[in-house]
Amino acid sequence: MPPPTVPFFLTSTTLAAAAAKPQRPGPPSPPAQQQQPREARDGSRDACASYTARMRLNPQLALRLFDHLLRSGADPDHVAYALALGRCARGRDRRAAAQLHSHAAKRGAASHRRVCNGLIHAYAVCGSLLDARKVFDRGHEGDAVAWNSLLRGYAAAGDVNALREFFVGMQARDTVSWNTIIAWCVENGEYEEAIAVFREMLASMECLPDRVTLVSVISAITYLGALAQGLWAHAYVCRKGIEVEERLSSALINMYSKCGCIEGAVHVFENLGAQMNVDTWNAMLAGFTANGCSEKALELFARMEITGLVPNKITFNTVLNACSHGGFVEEGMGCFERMTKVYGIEPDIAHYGCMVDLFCRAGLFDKAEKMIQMMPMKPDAAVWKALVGACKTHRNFELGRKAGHMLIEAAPNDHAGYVLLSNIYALDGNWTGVHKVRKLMLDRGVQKVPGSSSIEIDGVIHEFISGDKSHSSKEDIYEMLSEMCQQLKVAGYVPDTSHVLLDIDDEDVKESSLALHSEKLAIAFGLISTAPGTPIRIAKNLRVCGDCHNAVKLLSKIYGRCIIVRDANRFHHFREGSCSCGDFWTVYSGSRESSALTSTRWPAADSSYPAPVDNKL
DNA sequence: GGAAATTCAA
Repeated sequence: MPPPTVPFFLTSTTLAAAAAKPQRPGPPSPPAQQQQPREARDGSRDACASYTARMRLNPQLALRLFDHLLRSGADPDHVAYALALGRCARGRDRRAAAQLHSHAAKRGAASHRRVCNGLIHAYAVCGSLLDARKVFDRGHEGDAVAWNSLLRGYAAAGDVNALREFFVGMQARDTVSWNTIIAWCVENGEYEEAIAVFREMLASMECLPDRVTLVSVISAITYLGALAQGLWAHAYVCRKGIEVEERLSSALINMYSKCGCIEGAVHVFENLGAQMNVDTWNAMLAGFTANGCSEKALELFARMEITGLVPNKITFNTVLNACSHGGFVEEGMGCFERMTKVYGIEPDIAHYGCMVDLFCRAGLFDKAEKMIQMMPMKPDAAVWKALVGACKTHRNFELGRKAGHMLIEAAPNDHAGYVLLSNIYALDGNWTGVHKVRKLMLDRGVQKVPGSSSIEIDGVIHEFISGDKSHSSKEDIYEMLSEMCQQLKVAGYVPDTSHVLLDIDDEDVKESSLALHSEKLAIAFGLISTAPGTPIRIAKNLRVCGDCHNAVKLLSKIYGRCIIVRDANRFHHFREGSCSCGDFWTVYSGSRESSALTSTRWPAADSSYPAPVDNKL
């Protein structure tokens, strides 16, 4: 292909001057280097080597160093081009890549294998798939890097069919090729597909998975909440001796945390040794927070500070979140201050959001409003959502209405705002308000996401929506469900129909719609499909409603099961009639002691931690 | 021999 005609690179003078060097006549004369005296050639090579060494050490400065290299009068070699192109790829700088292409072509370097690979990669990640393809087509067939770089381009372009076709037609697929596909699946929410591709990878025997493969696969498993598969993946890592460096350990900690198995996360974390960085600590902090172990999170944060590790924005985001979920108002305020004063971290909108949430949950609406006023930026939907949610809990209808309207203005396409606002009106008995909000939602074409819950049985994910009758075992499930309802009534459970915020008077209809919530169906299926005493793990796409929360607490006691529900925000560990969240999200009790979480709730690091088992994926 | 692929947050 003809190289792009951009005449200069970075500073316009350097490339133009370099290209116009008198000792560089056009083809068919031999390359200029061969005409230089030997000493000059050696000097240029040394200078170039010194620059490429610096480019390797400071990849961020690669383009600038390349520029300096040209200014010094030395000739860039293929390594210098490749390193500069690598920087273009990372910075998604297509223009600079095209300039380098043009420059290399003039110097006769554009056909070098490494330069070609650099060009393909840079063009591919910058979205110039056609340019990447052109370089590829006239380049080195069979070079794995070239194939993988182009594959990456197809993945970035998002055309699944083209991606699949290219992948299938690849001459030699290696670990990177498979990793690219698996990562693409995860990025695009195709988690089951990611695991299926991983299985194919193993079956193909073409190459071995590495730690990058496992990070992606474990991430897919995390999204699915599939603990059994997570245990398998962890066992695979151990068995194959795959190095558990910072990223893989974060992924594992995250997997165990998000599968509701905090003991597993702690086990991984405590056995890491030197392979730890801020991200690992953040993952563990987030794990404690999501599982309702706020005190543990704060203890860990204190430990982190003692070890001398410097916390970052994410650390504080997580810690503030822990404070807010645990009702630690004082501690949260202290952390917020330390973040700015000790660590010099400028709070971003997320941190302000956490603080508003912290005050709101504690019912300190004055402080929350003050925080909103002092924010240097415009409050976003999350801030309003925290305020509206708390107003609903604390039945502060006036403020709730105002904040609710702000929320639907800040996020007009999110159904959550409309639902929350209509809930506020409904709790206030203002049905006119409810209808107005519903009409607004309808007029704007905003759809409510249907609630769904899933449960993994023997490695298979079963998903239920409210009132679902599509499952093959539906008779057994509904029989179990009616038994559950009877047992609940015996235990003194009264359906809390205030959670059915429909303008209907018939309590029976309200009751039956509650009884068919997706999590109850999933629990019914879990009870008939697992051995007595086995924990039941449910993943739900929305938040658990207050009625289900009450019902599941009782069910955990009636059936002697630990029921772990992952909802859109956090985990609920139901055990013997109570929940690890301490009902905090529904009714804030105000005092730390009354939180259902005690430090003895979780077993020590490895006492009840299930050792990785080599079951089939 | 290098490059390519990756986690944590309301």
